[in-house]
Amino acid sequence: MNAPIAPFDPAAERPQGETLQEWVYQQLRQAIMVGRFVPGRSVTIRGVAEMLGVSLMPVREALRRLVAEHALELLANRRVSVPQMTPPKLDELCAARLALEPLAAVRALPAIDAARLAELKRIDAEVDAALAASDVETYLAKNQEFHLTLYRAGDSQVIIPLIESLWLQFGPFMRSVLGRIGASYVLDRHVEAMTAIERKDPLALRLAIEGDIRDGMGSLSLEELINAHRS
Amino acid sequence: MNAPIAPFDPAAERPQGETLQEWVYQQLRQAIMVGRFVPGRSVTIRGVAEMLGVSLMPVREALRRLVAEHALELLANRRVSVPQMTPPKLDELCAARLALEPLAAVRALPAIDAARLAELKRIDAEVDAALAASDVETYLAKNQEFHLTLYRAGDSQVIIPLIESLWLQFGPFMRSVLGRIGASYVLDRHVEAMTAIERKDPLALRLAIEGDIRDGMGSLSLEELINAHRS
DNA sequence: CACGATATGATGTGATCACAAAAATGCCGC
DNA sequence: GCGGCATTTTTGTGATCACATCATATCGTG
Repeated sequence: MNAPIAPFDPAAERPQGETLQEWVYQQLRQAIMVGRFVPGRSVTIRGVAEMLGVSLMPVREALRRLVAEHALELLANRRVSVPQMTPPKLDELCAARLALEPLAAVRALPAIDAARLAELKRIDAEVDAALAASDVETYLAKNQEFHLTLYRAGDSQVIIPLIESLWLQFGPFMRSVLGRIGASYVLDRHVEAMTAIERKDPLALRLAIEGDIRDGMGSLSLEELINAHRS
Repeated sequence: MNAPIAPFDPAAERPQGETLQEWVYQQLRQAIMVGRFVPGRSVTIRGVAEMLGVSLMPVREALRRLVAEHALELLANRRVSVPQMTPPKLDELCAARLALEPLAAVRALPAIDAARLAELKRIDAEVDAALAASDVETYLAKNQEFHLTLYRAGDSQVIIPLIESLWLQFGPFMRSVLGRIGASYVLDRHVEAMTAIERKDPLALRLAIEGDIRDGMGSLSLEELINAHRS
């Protein structure tokens, strides 16, 4: 009756030295980020444990961690499920991203040397390639990698985790929307950001990141509205 | 050799219907917030379980949740310990608070009616009373209650948890500093915030909250500098 | 006396089990 | 045929145990 799709990579090898729980956490996290869990459906400990071939213990802790990071939600029934996106929540996520990500970018700016800039350019090329190939999944992965590589340059111990929590929340929604409308209309402001970095211009970098977020989230909000009208 | 102090309330009753793990979480959270764990010392599962009179299971999950919320940190040894405050971390916490809390306040502003304003005034009076009595612990609790009551008015599902994570990180440090220098020099801008609320003036509210954060964190940074010079 | 190897204890991780509550299922009466 | 109730199954929570690993203490040797 259950199991409409297999949410996990079948060829997922576990690096040794890593705890089993950490591996389960990473598997679940990735599955959530690419939207392999349908919102509203409850995720059971035993179900995940069986699918991954592990015991209940690591799954329990991984699920609880994801709940603490707001990637999953804990219902009053004590069941965990994939949270559904709502317009006010999307609005909040947008506002929070606009508050934190430009801040992280500007704080990281002084720490970006030539090597890091080259890495950013390499990742951005992969983003463009994924867009050209209409490969939604790698586009999302590489886009996230671009942002987080930029922010991580200034080694923030506080702000980065907050941003990661935000991406974990809106990631699956973005994935599902892009999966429907395609990645054709997606434009980013990564080159704008990189020229700002080259000029060491904090304000321009801030504006580029703000624009990038606004563009992306704006199209999502639009899609959300369209979807609301259809139903 | 261990157990210099008892970190928990001896008279802590557990409300029924609540899971044991949730109770342990609350106990640990409160103990951390009032600085009853010394930073750098490792918190062991069995130790906490013994002190609270529960088995290992609920403690494991509570600790893991607190680690996910960055109230505790997970060392490479797989031991959890109370993180120590560092100047760059404090700087980041200040920046993140300045980015998120005024945003939350302004977003909550339209939802603050007369009843909520009265509640804020009541809490602020308790803050002042605690300050007058030099009662650091209740001052911190009531100050936090004031801020969170304000922010929670607009029912943010996203931003509030981020702010709570921040308070959980700098709370114990603030506690330890105020415990040393006393609460005599503490001034807040709560009345400024409340007049801004009465006037429905978003900009004034933003400035009041920013000022409140800056004043508080500024004195902490100063103390941090003094402390660094001493050692 | 200092340094290092070994042994002992402590600790985290993972597995299995027992139990209570909730959900799903089936059944009977209307 | 359908709704309400009892039974069965599923599920989360908590407890206990086994094992590998790490820290500490102890002891031997240079």
